[in-house]
This record gives sequence, structure tokens and C-alpha cells, in this order.
Amino acid sequence: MQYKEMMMKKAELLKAIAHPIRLCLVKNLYVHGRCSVTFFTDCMDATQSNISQHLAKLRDLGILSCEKEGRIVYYFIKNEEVKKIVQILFEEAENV
Amino acid sequence: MQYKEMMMKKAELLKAIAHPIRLCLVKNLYVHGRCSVTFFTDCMDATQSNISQHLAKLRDLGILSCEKEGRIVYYFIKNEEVKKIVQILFEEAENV
DNA sequence: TTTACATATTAGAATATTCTAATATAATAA
DNA sequence: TTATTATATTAGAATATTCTAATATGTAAA
Repeated sequence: MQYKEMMMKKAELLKAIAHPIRLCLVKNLYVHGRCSVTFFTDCMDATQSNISQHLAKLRDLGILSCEKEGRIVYYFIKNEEVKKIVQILFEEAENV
Repeated sequence: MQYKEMMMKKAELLKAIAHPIRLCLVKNLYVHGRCSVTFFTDCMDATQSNISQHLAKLRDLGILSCEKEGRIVYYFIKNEEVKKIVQILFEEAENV
């Protein structure tokens, strides 16, 4: 891969999680492993539509993946680099 | 610090480096330790003005710091979290 | 004491992102 | 069936980001 292209790809990865709501989504998924959309809608201060849009963005970029069980959709982190970054960002933090 | 506030701060940190040029800046600084503005202007495909603006943004956020020697300004990474993230992103990469 | 060099600043058009509101879809329960 | 629950999609206004072009500032060499 070319240098410039790599910078664009890595920057895109960072940009995907560089938003308070999306960062909160991936942090919860890092901690809990697997969460439903309703879980996020309940614990976060955002509408269902907005949560769903942010999840879709992360899914489209291949950062998250999901499994449907009945009418509940469970999300989880697919990208290992993202897991490492989340770990670094919150390793000394007390809150979950 | 409150949970939401922390998410905003961490997301802001990520957003600062979530751009191809700024990521390239911090990666070079991670590898070389200390670089002049001209160094970046030469090695990157962007105008002097644009490089300077991106450096200013990173400086304003406390991610970079700089020292002036004569008419040359040398930049370096101040934020340790950013160093760790850059390391993770490029640890397996062959290009520098 | 002017010229060249190194870097910073400003303004604003072009582009991208974000959220809200409304609606759609798909699965289960009544 | 019909209603309810869980999630997704769409449109578009509001806001933020990015780059270019022009100019300013500070330092050193001629």
C-alpha cells in the first residue's frame, strides 16, 4: 500500500471512533463484549435513530459486526486495532 | 470528571489526529522525535500554509509543543497517549 | 536596510458531518 | 390479523472542517 493511502486509511479508522457517541459505543462494546441497540439507547443520551446511525457507520467501516436474534440485534467489535486504542484511552480510567 | 465529559475529551483527542496530514505529522514526529516545519513542507504533499495550520491545531490542543531556534521552529509530541496510539497504528507497518 | 527565508495568520468558498423528525421494516405478541 | 417492539433508513437544516490564496511577521544574510 502506498504511504499516502495508508495515512488516509488509518485516519479514517481514527475518525470513525473520534466522536463522543461512537467512542462510547465502542467503549461499552469493549467492556461488555456484546450489546443490543436498546442497551445503548437506554444508557446513552441520544435518540434511537441517532444511535442506529452511528452503529451503521461503524458497521459499514468494518469496525463493528452484528448478529440478529429474533428482533434484537447484538453488536460487537470486529477490529482489533480499535480494541487496542480503546484500551489505551481508558486503561487508567475508573468509570465504565 | 463526568462520563460524558470524558468521552468528549477523548473523542477530541482522537479527532485531532484523525486526518491524513495531521496523522502523518505525528507519525513523523514519533519516528524522528523532532522536525522543522520545512521538513514537513518538503516531504508532504501540502502547502506550507496548510501544514502550519494543522501544526497549530495540534499545538493548540496540547498534543504538540515547539521550540524556536533562529528562524526554524522544531515541533515534537507532548502527549503520551498520542504516542501510544501512533505506535499501535503503525507497529506492523514497513513504511516510515 | 534591503532581500531572502521560515513560519504564522486570516478570510472565505467548498465540502463533510451531525442531529432531528418522520417514516419504514421486520419480528413477536395479543 | 392487528398491535407492539426493536431497529433501520431517509431528508435536510444546522454546524464544523478543510483547503486555497493572500498577506503578515520575524530572523538572518547580503
